[in-house]
Amino acid sequence: MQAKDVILGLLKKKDMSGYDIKKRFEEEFSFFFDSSYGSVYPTLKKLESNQYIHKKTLIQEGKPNKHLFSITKKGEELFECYLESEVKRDNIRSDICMRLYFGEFINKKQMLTIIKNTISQNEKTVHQLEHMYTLYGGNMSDTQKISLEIGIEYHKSQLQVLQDGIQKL
Amino acid sequence: MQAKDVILGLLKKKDMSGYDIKKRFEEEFSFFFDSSYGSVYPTLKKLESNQYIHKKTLIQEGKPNKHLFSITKKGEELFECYLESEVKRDNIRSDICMRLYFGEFINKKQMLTIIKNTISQNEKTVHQLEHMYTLYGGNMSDTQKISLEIGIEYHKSQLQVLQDGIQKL
DNA sequence: CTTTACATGTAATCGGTTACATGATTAA
DNA sequence: TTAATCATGTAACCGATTACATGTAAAG
Repeated sequence: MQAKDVILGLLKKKDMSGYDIKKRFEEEFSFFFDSSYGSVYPTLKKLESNQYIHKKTLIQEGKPNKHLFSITKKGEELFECYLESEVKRDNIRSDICMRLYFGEFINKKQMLTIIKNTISQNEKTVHQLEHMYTLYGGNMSDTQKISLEIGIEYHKSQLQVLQDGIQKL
Repeated sequence: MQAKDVILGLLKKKDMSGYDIKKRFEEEFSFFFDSSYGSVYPTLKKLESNQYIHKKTLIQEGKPNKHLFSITKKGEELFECYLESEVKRDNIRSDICMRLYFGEFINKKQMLTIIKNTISQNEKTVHQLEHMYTLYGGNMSDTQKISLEIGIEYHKSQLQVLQDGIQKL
């Protein structure tokens, strides 16, 4: 799964601009995917130059023109290839787990600070994701809800482990 | 958090070879970090050429010589820099969540197969991690245990959501 | 008056993957 | 006899990040 696959999938649902796409990454996708503008725009450019997507320009005043991209038949075929590929296992890089693993090299006070910060960040994320669930849940498909639930439960479980763990230190 | 940080941390605990390090990534680190040989060996080479680590060669018969690396003072300072850097939030790329999100483009039967496969993979991983916990738990620090618990609970929670979810489809 | 949102993009760099190349030993 | 374990490494490529560059409009 890489940026082009996600972008193609989004465009299959609806025409979007690079800016729109990046916003989606920060919202619905925040749990399982992210990518910067420096990845989104070049990816769109490459997809367009290979006719996987097509660009329409909306002239705007006071703002840069908006480039709306739509998926082509060729693009849908490429997305189909992704869907038929084998499902890769989750790829996780957890800096907090790394700090915990090398905890012996950090003094206890600092460790507690790190854990507490992570806890409050996790709390924020859980609230955000739950908010999304109540807001958009009605318009989401069953499987979309499952993906969101995975995100919520991930952060909740991490929160729980950290809260329990901090007691024992 | 990148390969060089993890490697430095491991070498701070104990002298190791590239092969040993990669094995660690597949065991204790499997939940929160992974990296291929094509990353480990070049990273070691770069660290050595900058005097962050030092190489000793163990002559072996019937096998390639083993290169044991140890961390230098300069290397410990570099690792210290990492430990003082701000903790980054977890970086996750979840292909299964992506499939769920774009579930409307997959037929139901295939979707069920995907979910069931993920469930059984998760079960395997939970068993493995729990096995590690019983085996090495005694020799692990409190914070190391927490990091392992985060991994276990992550996979358990995903498992749970998928099992519940599959009922509703 | 400052920040956030809107909106696009490039250049330099980097970190990492994949595939390749080699080969003995041991366990199933 | 086949697969797994031990053990090292390189070359080509790629996907992505960071920092840069620009600018208006609306909201607080």
